[in-house]
Amino acid sequence: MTYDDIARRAGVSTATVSRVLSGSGIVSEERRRRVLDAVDALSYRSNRAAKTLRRRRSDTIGLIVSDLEYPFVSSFARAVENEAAAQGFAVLVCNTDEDLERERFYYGLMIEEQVAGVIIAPATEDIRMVQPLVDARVPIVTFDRRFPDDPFDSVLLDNASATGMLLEDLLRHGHRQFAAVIGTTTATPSRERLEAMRAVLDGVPDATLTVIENDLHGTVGVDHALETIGPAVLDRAERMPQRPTAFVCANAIIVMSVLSALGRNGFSVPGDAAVVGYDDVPGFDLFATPVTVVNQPTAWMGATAVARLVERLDRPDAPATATLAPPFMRHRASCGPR
Amino acid sequence: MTYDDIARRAGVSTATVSRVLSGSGIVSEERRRRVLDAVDALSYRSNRAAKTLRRRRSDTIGLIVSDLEYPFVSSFARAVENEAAAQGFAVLVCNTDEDLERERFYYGLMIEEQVAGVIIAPATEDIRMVQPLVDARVPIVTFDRRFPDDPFDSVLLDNASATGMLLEDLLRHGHRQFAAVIGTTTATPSRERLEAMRAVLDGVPDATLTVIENDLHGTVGVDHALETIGPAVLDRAERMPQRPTAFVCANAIIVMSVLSALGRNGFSVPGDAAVVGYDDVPGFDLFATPVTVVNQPTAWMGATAVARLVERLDRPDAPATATLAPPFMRHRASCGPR
DNA sequence: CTGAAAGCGCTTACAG
DNA sequence: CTGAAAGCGCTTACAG
Repeated sequence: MTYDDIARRAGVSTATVSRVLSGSGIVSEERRRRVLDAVDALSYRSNRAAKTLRRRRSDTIGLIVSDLEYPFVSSFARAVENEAAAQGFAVLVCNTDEDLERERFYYGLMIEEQVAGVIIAPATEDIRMVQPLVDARVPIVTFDRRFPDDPFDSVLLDNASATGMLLEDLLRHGHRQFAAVIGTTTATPSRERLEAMRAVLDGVPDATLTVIENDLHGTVGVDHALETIGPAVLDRAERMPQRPTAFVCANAIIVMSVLSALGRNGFSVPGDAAVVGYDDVPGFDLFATPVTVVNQPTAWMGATAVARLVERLDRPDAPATATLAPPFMRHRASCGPR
Repeated sequence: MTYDDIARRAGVSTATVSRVLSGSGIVSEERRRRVLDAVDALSYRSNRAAKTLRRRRSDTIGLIVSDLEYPFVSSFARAVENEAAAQGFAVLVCNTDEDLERERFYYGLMIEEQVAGVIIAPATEDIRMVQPLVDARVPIVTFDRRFPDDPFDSVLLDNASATGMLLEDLLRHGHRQFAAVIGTTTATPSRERLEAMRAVLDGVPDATLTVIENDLHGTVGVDHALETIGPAVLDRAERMPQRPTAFVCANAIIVMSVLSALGRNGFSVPGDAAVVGYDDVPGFDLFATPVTVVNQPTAWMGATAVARLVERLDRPDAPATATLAPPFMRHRASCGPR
């Protein structure tokens, strides 16, 4: 079944078939009917590859994420897929595990697929990584991460507010020795949150802040992170002159890993130390110590990222937009009282 | 940059370029070199749409899931993407929310995309749903679900063993009144697990089993399920002649929803009732009552599904394989003692 | 408003 | 082992 078949049956040219089916160009009502009837009668299915080849652009968008297994990511991905489908796009998902080589590979793939655009959470803030996409004029929307000076549309958490909310809660409960437990330092959230923490704590005379990094580049999956981060964090904490009384964790997996290590070592939460984090997860309210977190509106962020991309298709040269998503607190028990 | 450019620069025909780059056909070592050099020099990128159009088959596979936000699903999806990439395929994800209309729509999309194959968890066991895919000769691998008589390659949990493990634990702890809390009844896991429960409990004289369904067709997301299932379950349980002492939940979200409702209504677990389920989730060991579950080897299942699909491409007419994944228990506190 | 025809970038018989 | 050429199924100037 091709346009030829439809054209023959409807007694029109393939150009007319194309005009009707693509909704472009003007066609007389009568011919339109005949075409549509033929399409039905033949139960025609379009050939997307042919369309893509001819239009030099597919109706697919690429979603390149660090790890689909992280709750924040899968929830975001779900929203992206949903909104993309509503807008007539299919979505290609790619998982990089924060591995720059894989990221580079996927950028190449996006070009070969001639995707309409990409939604990415780049593992580094070095913009040279995405130069191939820029050269190929592939529209880019970043989420969770951004590049210096916001050259592309971006959708990310208002990290400063989120951090402020967390620290306010912790400070109110009397905490002064903080440990920031983060993953990949080259990415935006770690940087912004650290900056925000420093800014807030600069105004608190007796406050201390220690940064505990966990380089997870190329690491495989949630389970590994769960097992290794907590022990590494405790190990670091032991060696510190002043033991931290509050662990601020960059994501839900880190929260769990730290809670678990603390528990195994006989520490109680929040008695011996508070543990709070970014990203809520189903079940945090059912923990032995329910976990206090700031959450991101992931579904809204996913839908917004697609919306920005679609707007971009219409107006390639409009100035880039930077959308900050509002965080919201989940006050639970893990932040104190001390 | 097209084959024409490469051919011109290398002083060969486009046919030769194709033979070199696709790895098919025999080409003299010298010409091969020249082609490869030209490819490098021009930093050529292939056009996948052109390949697809010509070969009538893309290097993409479709992954159609019920809800990417469910931990089992996102973990499976991650493994699929990973293995697919290793085998040279990109993956198109589609989220159906168990909505048959969306499922049908995506099947059509798969045909239009001329995907190399699909990995699906069909929402119903009615095989007529996938007839379009069959007619279009799109290879199918089902996961989590299957069709009667296993007409396609399938990868799913050994539901009978898994159920047996759960019941054995519960029976050992003295439970006799069981409630099975399930979602969509038309899908495989519910059916198989119920059958297995009945088979086991038939041999236990004083055992009773009540089935509590929660039709989530077309329901939006994890949050909604979390809020509504637990209360509905308690409501049902109240009206039963004999209150169940053990809730066997079909997935991790149902477990959480039931635990949460129980807690809000002043029931203790496992004191007043045991709550166990299928699928482990990071954090279940940190719950106020750590949750006993049978888990599925999701990463292995995802990789296996892709492997089956790739094998199928080579041998379209080989008999269908039915792969049962081995469940493994996570013995924790929520199953008893009573 | 409509159609004939070129062309998007590949692959693959076919002939040599 | 190699190349000329047809063709995959669409879209889009172009001419009318």
